[in-house]
Amino acid sequence: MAETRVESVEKALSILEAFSGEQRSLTLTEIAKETGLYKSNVSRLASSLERYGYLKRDADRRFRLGPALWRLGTLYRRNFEMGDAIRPVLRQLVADTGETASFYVLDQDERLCLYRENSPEPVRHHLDEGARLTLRAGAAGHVLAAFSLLDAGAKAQLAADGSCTSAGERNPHIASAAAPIVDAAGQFHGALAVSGPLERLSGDALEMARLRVLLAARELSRDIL
Amino acid sequence: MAETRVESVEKALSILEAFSGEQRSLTLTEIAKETGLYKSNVSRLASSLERYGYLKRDADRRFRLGPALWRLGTLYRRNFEMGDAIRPVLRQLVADTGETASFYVLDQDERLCLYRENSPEPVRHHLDEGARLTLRAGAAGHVLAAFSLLDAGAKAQLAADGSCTSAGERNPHIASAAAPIVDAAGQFHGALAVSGPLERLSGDALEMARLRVLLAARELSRDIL
DNA sequence: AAAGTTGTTGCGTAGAGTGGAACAGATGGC
DNA sequence: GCCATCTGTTCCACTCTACGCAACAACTTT
Repeated sequence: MAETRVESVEKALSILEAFSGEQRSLTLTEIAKETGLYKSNVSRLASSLERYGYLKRDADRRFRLGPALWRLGTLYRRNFEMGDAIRPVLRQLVADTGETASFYVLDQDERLCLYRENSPEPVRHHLDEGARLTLRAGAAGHVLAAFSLLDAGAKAQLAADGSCTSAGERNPHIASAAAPIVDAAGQFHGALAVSGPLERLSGDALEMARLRVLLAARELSRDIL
Repeated sequence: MAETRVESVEKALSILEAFSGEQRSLTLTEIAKETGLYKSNVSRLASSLERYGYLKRDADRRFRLGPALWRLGTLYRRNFEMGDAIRPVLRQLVADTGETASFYVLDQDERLCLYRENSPEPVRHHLDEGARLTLRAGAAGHVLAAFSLLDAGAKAQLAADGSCTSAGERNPHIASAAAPIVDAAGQFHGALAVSGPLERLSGDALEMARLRVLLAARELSRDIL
């Protein structure tokens, strides 16, 4: 594995990461505090980021994320071209289970919700596309962990069932079932998941959801070559 | 204006820009050729980008854009929080005019389609959210140009009409009308536009579209404080 | 095998990037 | 009004990083 790193680049990227928090706009000093860099340094790095549209500066001189990120973000998603294949599957899962269905990919050491179709139920598990969650809890987390880290436990469960379930792990009121998408070439793409309130999704209901997710994932895995 | 730049950062960002072209996956040498950097340099910069999830590497060692871009891209869009305000307006414009309505923002020296609602007509102007177009043509292009560059012509037209129209400029079969969104503080946010096939959108129809866009933009401008 | 690819690594040096302080605008309190 | 305290930018000297290049390694093609 490459151990090479370019420090100034990584510092610049860590500036962008500073916007992952609650704050959607930051002053220069706030960024400096957040990243541990010197103000002067942040100022220089940020102006390079700004030049390329990765940051933009408000009228009140506060920094915000820039439009280039969204432009490249849509390019990233288009790369997959899987949206067209995945959306219908998610919708079908919602129709079959009555719960929310989503598709997660690995992003660093966390998981990123790429696509999501919400349950029609008034009480449902709600989450936005683009949200980032831990790999350490939740069915989809376990599936992704099995492929990213050397998580022996998750691997074992996947080998046995081909899928994972969780109940009240990440959030005490939510249960979920998830299965991996692996193409014919053996390349891992992400995890399909169904999630909903624990009260509806437990016992047989959860097991049924697991089977439905597993089935959908298998079919999807075959379709995408 | 800040003239400071951090070269290695800008080189790294130019690597990401290399994916703006047709290719959605590039080899290291292709990136090197595209950016004019040395292979060894690209290798080091790219591994830093990869470490942060801005690039990812396929099984066949080709580079692709990474999920971090999409994650931050959605954050960027959420920053606006304008989606909630803009989408209904776009839908209303589609209902009123029967044509496609969209919202553009500035991205460097081009315009970026942030939101779009498509016309229900079978023949319509189609374009994806995230697409990037020139500022040099099209009604929305003129509006944005008036605010970004010192485009005297566009500024004059905006001052006179408060809006712009175009017919067959960027694409010979498309006409459009656009107006700026400027908040109470005088901050410019982007351009609202309606566009459709020239055959439907000309003469009185285009003028009516212009008025509708202008009205919608004024209301929206007021709403967003 | 040889002659191309490809991407990675080692190395010495030029010079870019950095820390720190000093400066310059804003803002605000009294 | 004035001083105190924020903000962000600029300057400068030094250090150490990032870079160009070459050599290398791992695969394909001929």
